[in-house]
Amino acid sequence: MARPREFDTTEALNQAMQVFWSKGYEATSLSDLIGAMELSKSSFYDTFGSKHEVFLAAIEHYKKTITAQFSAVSTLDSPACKLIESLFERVVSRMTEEGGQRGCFLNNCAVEVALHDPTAAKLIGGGFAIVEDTFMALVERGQREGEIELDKDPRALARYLTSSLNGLMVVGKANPDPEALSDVARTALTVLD
Amino acid sequence: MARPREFDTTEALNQAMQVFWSKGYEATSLSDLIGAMELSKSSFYDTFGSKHEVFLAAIEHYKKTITAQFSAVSTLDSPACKLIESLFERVVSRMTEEGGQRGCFLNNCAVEVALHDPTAAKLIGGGFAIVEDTFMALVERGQREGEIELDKDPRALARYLTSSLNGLMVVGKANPDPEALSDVARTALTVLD
DNA sequence: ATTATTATGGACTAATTGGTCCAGAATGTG
DNA sequence: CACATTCTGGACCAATTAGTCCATAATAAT
Repeated sequence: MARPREFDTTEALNQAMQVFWSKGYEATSLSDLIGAMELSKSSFYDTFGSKHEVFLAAIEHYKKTITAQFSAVSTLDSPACKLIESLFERVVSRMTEEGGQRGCFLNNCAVEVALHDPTAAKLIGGGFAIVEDTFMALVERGQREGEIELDKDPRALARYLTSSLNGLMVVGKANPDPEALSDVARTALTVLD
Repeated sequence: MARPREFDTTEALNQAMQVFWSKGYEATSLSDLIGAMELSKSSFYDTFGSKHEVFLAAIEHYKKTITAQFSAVSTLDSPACKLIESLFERVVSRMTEEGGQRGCFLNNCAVEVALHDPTAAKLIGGGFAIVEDTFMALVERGQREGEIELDKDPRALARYLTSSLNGLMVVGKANPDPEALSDVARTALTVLD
């Protein structure tokens, strides 16, 4: 019965991440996982150890994907401010489109498990740091480009932008209204002027 | 055996809310609930129907408590801007103090269940609306008091403030650092100037 | 004191949870 | 072909899940 398998660990991890992302940690069952990862229960435990370990690995995996995405965005040669704006616009449109309400995996994890899972909390904190660092680099670039005043603290701005993006996703979950979210994004970005 | 009980439904609901708030919906078991509510399994199902119904009732209960809190704040005769500031400060200090990382119940619910529980999502949306309306009233008052420019849209500002507060709580969960959160709050409030 | 109401503990489901284990089947290598 | 390795299905586990049911016990009303 067992058909030959060329097994791709990171792809399996990616699938696991998708499930955790959509359903949350607690609501994800083992059957959900092995179904999505397309492996047997035995292989699951052999290669990954436990549900919790896969969860942690999924967070790490997510961090890799956003790192890649962000570095792709950062290398574009549009003005930094435009890039920041487009990041916010992207979140607004994703949150309002059909089936886009999953939000951000890190955000979901922070809210659901950070309080009771210190190990996960650390990974999540590291993820937010990636976002923050990306924003900070963009802010500093914006300052060099003369679009952001030099007396503003890049670190504080980066922290603020990270937080704003997360707020956007939380309220978007309860009420994915384009107008409301645009109001938020537009207002949030006025601090850059 | 059955000792006399003068049963307080809203107090039981309050206890249920506390558990859901701390543990989340999925991670809360029936034993958790009947333990906190101090009633028997039979009475639980007799009076409340199901875990899910109690959950919805707990959200409603939470909405009542924040309504009360907000109306208390709003009636203070400090300048509106100061009141908004103090709301943010309160969140920052609560998120950074020992055991204060539960965040906001609505926020937690929005992230954990809104996507898969439309009924809850509606209640949560209503909760955010309460917050938003409070902020809008404060903004308009700030405009009458001359502290907020009249050309600013109170609705947009209110939406923005609601979202900001939620963002603050999400990043605070992963990294409850007073400095970082103060940076966020301070920066967020500059839009009022 | 008798009745009606209310609440209770605990027995009982049926399903599902995360997790272990192993005999056997498929595979790659000699 | 034979061997070692890898993977798998499925049996099995103990614990827990949400939820039902009922005989009994405590109370309140008459």
